[in-house]
Amino acid sequence: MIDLKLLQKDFDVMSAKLMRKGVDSTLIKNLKTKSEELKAAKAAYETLQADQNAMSKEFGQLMREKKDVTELKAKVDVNKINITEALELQRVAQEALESIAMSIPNTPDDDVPDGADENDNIEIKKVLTPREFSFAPKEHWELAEQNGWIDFERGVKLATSRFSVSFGMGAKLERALINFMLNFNAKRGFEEVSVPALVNRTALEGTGQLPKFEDDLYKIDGQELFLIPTAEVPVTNLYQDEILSADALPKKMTAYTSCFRKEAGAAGRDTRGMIRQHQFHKVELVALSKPDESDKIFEEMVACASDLLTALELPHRLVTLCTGDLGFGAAKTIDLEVWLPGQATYREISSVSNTRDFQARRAKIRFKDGKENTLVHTLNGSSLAVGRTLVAIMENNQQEDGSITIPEVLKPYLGM
RNA sequence: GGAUCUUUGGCAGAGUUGGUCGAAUGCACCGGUCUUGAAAACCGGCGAGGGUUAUACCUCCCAGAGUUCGAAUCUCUGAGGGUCCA
Repeated sequence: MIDLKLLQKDFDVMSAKLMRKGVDSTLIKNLKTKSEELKAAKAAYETLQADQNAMSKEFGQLMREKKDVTELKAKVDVNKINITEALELQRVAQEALESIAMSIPNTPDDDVPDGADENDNIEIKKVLTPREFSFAPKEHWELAEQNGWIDFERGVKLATSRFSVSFGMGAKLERALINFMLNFNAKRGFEEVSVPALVNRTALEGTGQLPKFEDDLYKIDGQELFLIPTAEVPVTNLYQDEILSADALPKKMTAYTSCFRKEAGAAGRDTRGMIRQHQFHKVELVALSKPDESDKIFEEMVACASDLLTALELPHRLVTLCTGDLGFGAAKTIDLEVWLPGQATYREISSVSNTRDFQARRAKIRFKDGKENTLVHTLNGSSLAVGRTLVAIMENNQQEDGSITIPEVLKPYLGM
């Protein structure tokens, strides 16, 4: 949720920022109008309510003195009707405002490059040089099948398309990667947490998946529960509607969960292999920080994910997302893209975002800033998507005969 | 599944013959006095959101609906927790 007070105060600045992210200017104008209308409706209601309270007090006084109240009661009855009307007006204004406000994305940071889509993202740097192959490298699904690591057909049999099953070393590697990542993150000061894979509507509204992206979520029939699309949701909402003490910050957490996405808009994309699955494993980084620390934490999180890839000997690059590619809640995002020799391209494997106070405002996560209660900044980043990491290991570490070498750092986790 | 009780501020815990209650008290916390310093003691402050230059004022005592001039207090529904029965 954007800061509506700020919108009223610095309308031109705010709307310029929102327009960089492609928000329609009339919508922004409308938001401001609605916000002012609500304020007026509230003021009107509160005045009437104050009268009502005063008269009720007087009423009690008269009763105690055993005086006549019929005249006062008549006055109060009239006022009551007005209150009902005023309250209804306020409710309507409130609803109108919320339906717009909840669908407005976060404002991008000033240093985020302008752009329409992923083609306008800007590369920051490359890490590690892709290896030279003396043969034509295969794509991961071929390797996965040849080694018997991943079975795509049986995943479809059990569920539907975009589900897969891992066997043997494939399954072990997943487990090894999860443990390796969690331990790696712990050394960087991220506390491990284990959270529910189902969350309620409030949690999803807190982090911004709802109300706008309900179609992308799996919902449990008959209950207001959803399968999490990312651990960001339960972990960030851990402190929803709380006021933290200043010395509890920054809160740095890491969690492993399965993630579930309908991939509603992704028909025809990455249909082969395990780049885009309905269910996948992910280790996530989440941080809550004071506003003036969030840039620093952001860098730490990017470094953490990048160093993880380096430790796994995987060539990758860092990319700043342009305004057009930026997610709904993000003020700034850096993607990490891993080199896939089979496709001869870099593919997203991690995404680190600073949402500033956008999520915190929705989720009401504050901290005691001296005497004031101030919204925290929330940050999240994958570290990493496990399936895609496995894909990267297969493609980068393949030998001519199709066998795959295991990264040194993982061997202890495999009993090797 | 049936019966019954319960749900208050960071925690504990008053307040339920409806009348001003955002709510006693204790602990915790913050500031001060005292002390070389700390502890103790004493003094003061101390829920949240909105609103205001600042007051005023409005809202919130699990959630929602209702009764009433007025509800933390009464009624109904739902959710969480406890106890008993099956």
